[in-house]
Amino acid sequence: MKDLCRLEAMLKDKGYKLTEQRRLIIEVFNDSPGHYTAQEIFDLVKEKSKSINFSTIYRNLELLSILGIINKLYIESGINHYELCGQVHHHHIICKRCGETREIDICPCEVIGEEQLKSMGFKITDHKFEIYGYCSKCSLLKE
Amino acid sequence: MKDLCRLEAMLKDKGYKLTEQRRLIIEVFNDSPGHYTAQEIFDLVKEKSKSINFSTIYRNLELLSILGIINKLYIESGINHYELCGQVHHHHIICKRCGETREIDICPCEVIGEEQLKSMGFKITDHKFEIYGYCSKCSLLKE
DNA sequence: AATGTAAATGCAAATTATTTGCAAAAAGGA
DNA sequence: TCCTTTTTGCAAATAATTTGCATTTACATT
Repeated sequence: MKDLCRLEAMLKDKGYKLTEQRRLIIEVFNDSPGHYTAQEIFDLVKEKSKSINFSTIYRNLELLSILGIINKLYIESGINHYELCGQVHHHHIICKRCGETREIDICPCEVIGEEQLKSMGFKITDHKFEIYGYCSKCSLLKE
Repeated sequence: MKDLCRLEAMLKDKGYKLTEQRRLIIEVFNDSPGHYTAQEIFDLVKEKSKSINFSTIYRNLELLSILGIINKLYIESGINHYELCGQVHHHHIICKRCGETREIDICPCEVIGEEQLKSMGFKITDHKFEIYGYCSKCSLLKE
C-alpha cells in the first residue's frame, strides 16, 4: 500500500496526473507480483468493475516503463508482458516435452563481470536466461 | 556451397520439394551468416531479381525452423529474426527501441558450473541468453 | 468553490508483423 | 508426358499495438 503511494508520488513528481485508470493499473501490479499482459491488465481492471480502454493501458504501460516503474519483458509467444521493477529476480528451466517450468535463481549477470556488460556499449535494462531440456520424468519417457 | 547442398538434401529427404524460392531463402543465410528478419530476406531475394511473396517467406522460415535448419530469435522489438543453426555458439544483445541485434560470445553456461547445471534434475539440451537494453544511438534518443 | 489549462481518456481508425484460405502453378516420381 | 502432392501468390484476415482527435478530467490558481 505504501508502495502504491510511492509510485503515485513518482508520477506526480514528474508532472503526470494521477488518474483513476493509472491507479488501477498500478494496483494490478501491486496486488500480486507477477507479469501481466495488456489483456490481463484489461481483464483485471474490468473485474474491479471499471472499464478501461486498451489505448489507455498501452499508453500507461509505456509511461511506467519509461519512468522505470515497470519492466517490459518479452516471453516467447510474441505478447509483451510487464512486471514491477525490483521484484525477486529469477530465470527459468523449461522442459521441452511437458512444458514444466521451474524457477532457477542462478543469474548469468551476477556471474558475468559488470565491466564486461558495460563494454557492450548498450544501456542494459534486462535480460533473459532460459535453460531448455527434459525434466526427470520426461527424460525417461523420451524416445 | 556444399552446405547449401546439404540443406537442400535435408529438405528432399523429408519429402519437401526444392523450389526456387526455398533455394533463394536458404541462400540468404548461406551467403553471409547473420540474423535476418522476414523483411530483410524479402529485400535480399528481390535484389537477386526474383520476386517472392511474404507468405512464402514466412511459411518457409517456419518450416526451416521446424526442421532445425534455422533458429527463430524472439526479440523485444517485436520483429522476429532468424539465423542458421550450427553457427559458432553465441547469444545476443538486443536494442529494445530499434531492434539492433548484436552477437555476444559470453555464454552463461560456460561460467556456471557443470555440477550446478546437473543438480537441476533436468537433462539439459540447450539454452537462451539474451540481454536487452538500448544501443548507443537509442539511449540518446530515449531521453 | 469556480475556473482555466495542460494532460489524459475513449473511441475509431491506422499500422505492423504475421497468418490463412484458396485457386493456380510447379516439383518430382511413375 | 501424366499425375499427385506440395508450394506458391494473392488477397483478405488476425492480433497486438499505436495514433489522431474530440471530449473529459485532474489539479493548480484564482
